[in-house]
Amino acid sequence: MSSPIRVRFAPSPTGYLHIGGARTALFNWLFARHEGGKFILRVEDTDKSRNTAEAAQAIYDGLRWLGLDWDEGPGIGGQYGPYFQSEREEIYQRYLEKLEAADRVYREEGAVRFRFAREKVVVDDVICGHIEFDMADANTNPDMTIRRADGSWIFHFVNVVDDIEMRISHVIRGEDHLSNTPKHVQLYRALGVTPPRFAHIPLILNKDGSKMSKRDQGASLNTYIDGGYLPEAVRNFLCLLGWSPKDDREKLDIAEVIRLFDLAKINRKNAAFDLEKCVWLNGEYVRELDDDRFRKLGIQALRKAGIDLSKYSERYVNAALDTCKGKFKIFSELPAYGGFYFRETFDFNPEGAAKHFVPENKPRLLALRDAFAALEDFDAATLEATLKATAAQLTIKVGALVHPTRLAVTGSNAGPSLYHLLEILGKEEVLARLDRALRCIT
RNA sequence: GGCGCAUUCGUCUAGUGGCUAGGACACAGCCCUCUCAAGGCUGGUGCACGGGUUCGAUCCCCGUAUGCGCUGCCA
Repeated sequence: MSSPIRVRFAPSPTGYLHIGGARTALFNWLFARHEGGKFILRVEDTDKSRNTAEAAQAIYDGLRWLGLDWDEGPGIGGQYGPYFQSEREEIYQRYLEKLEAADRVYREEGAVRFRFAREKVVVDDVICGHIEFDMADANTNPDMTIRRADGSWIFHFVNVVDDIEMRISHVIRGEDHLSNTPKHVQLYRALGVTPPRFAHIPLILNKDGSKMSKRDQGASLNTYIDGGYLPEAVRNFLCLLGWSPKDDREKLDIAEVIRLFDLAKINRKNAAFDLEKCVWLNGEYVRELDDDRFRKLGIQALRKAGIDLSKYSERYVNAALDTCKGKFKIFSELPAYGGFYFRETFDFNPEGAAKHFVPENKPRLLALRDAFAALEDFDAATLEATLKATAAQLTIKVGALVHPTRLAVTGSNAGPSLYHLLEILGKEEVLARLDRALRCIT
């Protein structure tokens, strides 16, 4: 016995998948999964001049990346297809005839217009509650065009027709459509169909409260896909924009979100997208990644940054990556953090060099270099003991030796555990790097 | 302009007709420590404003302001 709950995500393929669209899809998906209903993907490609196949592909890729699988739609099929509006011409034609038969349309300059009933329309929104729209005045609510003079269809009409044909039970969409809803309700009525339930979710804004549009930082899901974010982290973050489990939990397993999800409990307030918090959450997930996946994503990020890993053994790469785990939040930070493992030469951090590559440190580093050179075993424990012993001999603090050494072998003031990184680099390479640094100190 | 929706720390949020209004991110300080990160501790900032209703309002009602949306032969 399957649930009669059917929801859909109906994007127009005009670009990439917008973060707001992704969240709309997510909420639809969560509702369907919570209710045991169906989640349908429908492509609203009525505007031929603006729609592209690449854009449609970007939508599929984005949804799949987020783990939002659809039960009916492109690539899947289903008994209510086709799932592209461009292929549903006859259906729209048929519905237009129904409106004509009911004497609810007329032509004007070649376009087809739908005549509104001049009355009050009530929308009982699952999220926004009871709202009344007075459509009595034709001046403020002029009749709406449903088909252009060139024969192409307007969104309002095909959207409603498809929702009817596809047996959509709940229309969950962005709040920007709230004001369009009474128009849609009028279409349902004119077609003799009971409207579905509506649920308008708040919009996503920029951090400063302005509307997030195409150009804004973080507006495209690609920012996260390409930027080294984990899909489960981004998805988790999106869940928390307008919805919450009502306790203090933030890092939530998707199964738990599905279990708790309740449409009626979605906030009515627009939410600003806080990229920093998204990064933080991502870091929480990265820290808990299993080694295999961490290494795989790490290698991917390094390659993407143009680092050639082919000359390093798998063992070396894995060991190097393992010292970076838990140290960064998004994978795009990795090349800067651990790239030194895979570069023979690099610049020294200027502030660090000014501070640590001073004349008095030259003999100290030299002493350490010689101590290292004399070592048989080049493991972290021995290196630590050796460095500490050297510091004691020189009657300086351990830090006074650690910092210049780190700078010398990594070029940076911050990085993985020094002793472990030295072990992985190996004696020969460490000595070479120390020598190179020593030459830079006058 | 008209219509609609909204308003709890900078941001995401919890919350109730009577609480020191809670948590998280970010920020600051301290601890830990080979750096960074993590972790621990501490700190500051919030119920938009004005009227009501009420013994008492952040919470209920009405205004105002502000923000957002719709007002297309865009979606």
